[in-house]
Amino acid sequence: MKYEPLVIEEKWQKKWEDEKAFKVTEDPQKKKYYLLEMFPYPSGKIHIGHVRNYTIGDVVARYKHMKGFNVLHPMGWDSFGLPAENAAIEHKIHPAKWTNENINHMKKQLKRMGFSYDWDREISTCEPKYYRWEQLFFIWMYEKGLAYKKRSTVNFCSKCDTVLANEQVESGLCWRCSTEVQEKVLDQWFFKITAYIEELLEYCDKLPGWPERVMTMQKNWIGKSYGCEVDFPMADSNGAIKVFTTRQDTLFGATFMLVAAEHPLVMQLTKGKAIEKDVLQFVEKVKKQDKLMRTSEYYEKEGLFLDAYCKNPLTGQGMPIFAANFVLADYGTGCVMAVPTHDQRDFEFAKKFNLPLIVVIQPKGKTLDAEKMAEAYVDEGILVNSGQFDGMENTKVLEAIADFLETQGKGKRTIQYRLRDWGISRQRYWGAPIPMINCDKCGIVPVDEKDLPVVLPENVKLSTEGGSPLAALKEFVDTTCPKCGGKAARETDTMDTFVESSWYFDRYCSPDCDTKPGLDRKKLDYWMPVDQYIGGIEHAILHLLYSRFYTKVLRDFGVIGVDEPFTNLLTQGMVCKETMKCKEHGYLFPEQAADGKCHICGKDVIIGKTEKMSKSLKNVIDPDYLIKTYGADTARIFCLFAAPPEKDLEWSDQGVEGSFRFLSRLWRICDEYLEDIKAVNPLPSGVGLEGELKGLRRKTHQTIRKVTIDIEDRFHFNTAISAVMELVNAVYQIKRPASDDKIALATIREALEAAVILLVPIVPHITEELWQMLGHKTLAADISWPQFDPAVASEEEMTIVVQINGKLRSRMTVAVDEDPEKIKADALADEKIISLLSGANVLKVIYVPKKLVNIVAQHK
RNA sequence: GCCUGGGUGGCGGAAUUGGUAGACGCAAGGGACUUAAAAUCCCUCGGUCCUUGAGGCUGUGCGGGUUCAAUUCCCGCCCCAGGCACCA
Repeated sequence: MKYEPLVIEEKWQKKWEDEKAFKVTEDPQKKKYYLLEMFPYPSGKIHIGHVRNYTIGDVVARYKHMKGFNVLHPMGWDSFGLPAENAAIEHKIHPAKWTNENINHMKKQLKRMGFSYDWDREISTCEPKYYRWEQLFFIWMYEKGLAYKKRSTVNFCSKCDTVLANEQVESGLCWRCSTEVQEKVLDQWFFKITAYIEELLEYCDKLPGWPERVMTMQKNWIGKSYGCEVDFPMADSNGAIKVFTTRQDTLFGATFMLVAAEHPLVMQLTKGKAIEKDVLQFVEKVKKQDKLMRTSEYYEKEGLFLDAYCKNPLTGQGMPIFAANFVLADYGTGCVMAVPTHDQRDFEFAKKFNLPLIVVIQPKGKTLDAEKMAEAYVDEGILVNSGQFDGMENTKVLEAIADFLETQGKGKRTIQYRLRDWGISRQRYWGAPIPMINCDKCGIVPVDEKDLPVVLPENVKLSTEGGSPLAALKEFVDTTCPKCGGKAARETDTMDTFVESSWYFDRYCSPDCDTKPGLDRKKLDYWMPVDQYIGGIEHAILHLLYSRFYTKVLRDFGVIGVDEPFTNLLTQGMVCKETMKCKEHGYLFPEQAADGKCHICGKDVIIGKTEKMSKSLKNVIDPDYLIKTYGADTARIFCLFAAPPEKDLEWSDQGVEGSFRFLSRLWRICDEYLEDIKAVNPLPSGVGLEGELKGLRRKTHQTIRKVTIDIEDRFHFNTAISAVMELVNAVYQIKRPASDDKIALATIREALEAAVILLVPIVPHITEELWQMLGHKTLAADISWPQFDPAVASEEEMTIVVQINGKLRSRMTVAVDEDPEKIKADALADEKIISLLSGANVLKVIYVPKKLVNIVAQHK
């Protein structure tokens, strides 16, 4: 019988589905394990990145299931978002219809991969029964001051006609459509993530199951810094300019003041002055400059003198005030004291405008001359020109100067964060409506809880014109005020889709709960937190930080009992493939470049760089094609075998072929032995084996040990698969025993069954079929993970390497329990060693147990 | 520029705590089977040198260091990838 994946795979998928093999409910008797993969946006088709992500998760879920855990492994859809709206505009299809058709198709594809989801828990975030609770949480957040509205400068994409969060701008362009981002002032809803900033930071050190790298990124994103707020009094009026600095040690060297061009102070200072017009022009110009460009290293540093002075609070020296393009208005106070001698930007600026330089930090053993400096001195040193602080080390004087400023009333210690509140307003249609009402009389009023959900209306006009489609819909906007009963208007902004993905993992625990607050505390207490979360590294900051914040908010509402949502996090690498290009026809899909020729013109195809698979580069592999040609099991095992999960995976067609070959090889050896081993009994426990059979049995138990460790401790599926490959190779090496040699056949059966069981989480279909062929009646998916016998797995002999001065010179085989002194003596008595040591003094003999003997010798 | 990863054969990767570098797979070469091909099974496979051996030398981005012993630890440098915020 041949291995025909297409026949067996769908058969078993149906069986799992009919038997609801992966349905779970709370069971206090069993230990729970919540395994979650990041849910997909229903874009239309699954891609290889999904296949990889979900295969990794499925292996862990199935493994834990076999280990006896009560495994929650859900799947759903992050189904609000801009692409649906764009599709609606382009193809005149309603976002809901487009989304649901995509969901149906992708669900079929996921089922065809054989993933062990409990589909009864499927959720789709665009359904009112999901987002109604999000609206309820919004109202609660509003009542607690955690959701608030503020007028703010925002990034605006004219194409999407929508606001982008600062972090959603990629190199000055809209992260979705790459249109250049403009600035615009709007009233926006914000979540006060900064209210939890200290806790979010503190827990960065309390999540040992997260990759160090991700925690570092989040810490940097939060960006806590300690410094001082210093008052620089105006030279010829009352008042002062407040500045935040972490470098108060350089305060005596501050010779001029920089203010962000868009800072209100700029126009205040120049009001009525001759230069007012020029300044206004400069400010307008800077506003148009791209934010990212403006602050980049190489961008021209521009500034304009504002015809105003302040005073250095410590020296009393006058400091000219400039508006500058490279100072950010929304970090710190928007004003920066410039120390040209010890900050490169300030140095360049000072040179350009011929401003004074005062050295205040001297490197040890050297004297800096301000006149001759070619660049700022930014390293550590000793203070000079700094009054009573002269002679102190700059790193140690920070506290002293802070104290001095505080006692003098010239400044105070402050902590500054980089993280800003989360802007969640979107002027889009396909999102969860914000449940607020604007009343002329009462102002902003939340919708009554009993009136939730505020359902997204279906009859909207979507066009390229943009604007908020909801705002144009009179029957949606017109409402009555819940407070006074008068005429009022609904909020027409919808929520950022990151809000839905900030609590979907909670909803999976009670997906059908329809009583307030939509989350069943008892069920949540059983399942939460997520034991293992798996997804792409691209979500290292935003999604993960927002989810952490939202969890803490829900905790404080008493909805949930955990501080953090995800105990362990695995960030997988990207899937990459070489790009192919035709000189004339640009990027080509793999099937358009078969045989290395362009399918249109027949010219030679140019093989380009290997890059992340993407539609625009056309270097994509269609999972459907893979499944049709090789089956889901091959697709799964290849994704796992090609690289460890956290690394990028480079696609290789030949590698896929090799994975298929291995599965066929496993199938064939089982098939060949089937008749002979079908009826043999398992090996009796005390039976003594000799020779190659003994070796095979040892290999079997060693393989169980290795695969268990590789999956459990490291998620290194590639080495686990290698180990099973070795076991299968070992069975091929065994001389075929006679049909009545029950002991030999039982040994072979044990080896083959071990190979099959160990592969169940990885390639569930073929193993299910083989398991049945071997005469078992229960589902392979439900059997217990095998145990290994340490006595059987242990080696009797070991190879000891003999080195002279660290160089490999000989090997010897000794019993594992051999006396160390005897091993050393044997090494020195080795024929080769004797000849190599002739005429040398042996200084030392080092024995590393079970590994090697190193003889340290010196020639006379 | 800063932060975070990384650099091992023709290729993907392995070596878990400083102890035999290159497991496993791909590609390549050879053999068996076959009328032939495919498939399958078996063998070889870092480089180099010679005296062809159970051989010598060399080899984990480069240069140093620590150590009996370094892919692994330390210092300096080069290159690649991802992230970013000139953060005062």
